[in-house]
Amino acid sequence: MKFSKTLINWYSINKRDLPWRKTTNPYYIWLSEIILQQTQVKQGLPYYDAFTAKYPTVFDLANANESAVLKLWQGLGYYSRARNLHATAKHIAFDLGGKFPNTYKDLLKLKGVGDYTASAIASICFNEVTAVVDGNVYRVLSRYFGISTAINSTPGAKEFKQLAQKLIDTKQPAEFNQAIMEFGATQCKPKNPDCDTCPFNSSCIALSKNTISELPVKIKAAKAKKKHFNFLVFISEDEKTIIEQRQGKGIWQNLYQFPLIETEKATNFKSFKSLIKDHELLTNQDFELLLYNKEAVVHKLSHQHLYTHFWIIKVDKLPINGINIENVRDFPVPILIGDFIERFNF
DNA sequence: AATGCGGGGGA
DNA sequence: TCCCCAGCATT
Repeated sequence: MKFSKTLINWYSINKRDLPWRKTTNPYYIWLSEIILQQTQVKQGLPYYDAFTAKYPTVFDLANANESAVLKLWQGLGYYSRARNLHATAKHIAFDLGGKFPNTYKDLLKLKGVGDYTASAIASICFNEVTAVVDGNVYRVLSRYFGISTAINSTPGAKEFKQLAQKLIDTKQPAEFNQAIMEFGATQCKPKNPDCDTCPFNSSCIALSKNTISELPVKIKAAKAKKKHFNFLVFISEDEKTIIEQRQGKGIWQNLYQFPLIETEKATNFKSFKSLIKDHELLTNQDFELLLYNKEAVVHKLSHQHLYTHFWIIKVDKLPINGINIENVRDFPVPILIGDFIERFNF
């Protein structure tokens, strides 16, 4: 039987019941696709529910402040997705009159929408015959056809896109695209795929050659760098603290945090106390210093391992306008800070 | 072509 | 530990 027929038949029997499968409204499909970038369904699902509940239309999302959007996104990671989501909502609502682009080519112009997402929306919402290639598709095709081209290389991206485009069912592009991703997610899994019950187990090249565990081939990423973060948790007599919005390029852009001092190495109490003695936020006043966590809290990101200490600094008065400590939970913060706020319980 | 960007979960 | 996840933007 044809690859696409077998696949779509498998999908009709095995597909999960997911909320974004009950609609072809491009706003909801777009929202789900952005949330699901580099994110498992299980992790993204509650965020999809929260966003559709709070922002039922693209106009609701467009009219929100960026901080409110980031707050709802808090904990999901890759925060540029949230910033681009909000910017694109404004573009669609205010420049395009709320009308979603309806071709692969035009969708690709949107901020935060690349080849995968443009293909997903174009096929699911508008029946355009354009194949999606995500991590699932790479895995399924590399195994079934025994392809060892690195999936995270330029030749690999091109080869797999062409192959997927050749295989897609031109009469049912939406079904095909969702089927191949679902198949990769639940049957042809990264570890311990269920080959015994697989409808392709008589024709899968990797299974016949016993190379399932070697495919897909991926060029290894560089190891994460270690960094040492020291957060200054000010507490004044009138129960205020200081948080700042992160600026610039790096991690957690536009999220909030306690004032940060990054050091080359881990510091001890004594040397840190002398280090901050002349800090601008202390303005030469007396302060009481307490180290909240003796053991560093290690927060692991894809490319950085953060060794973190929270320093409690009690002062009479803040030199700038702080925020009342009971309001600290209102701001979007990285999960590292959010966990501290919960545990510390101001 | 290479790098940066989160956080959670599986083995 | 290491790998992966309905990838994208920047350099």
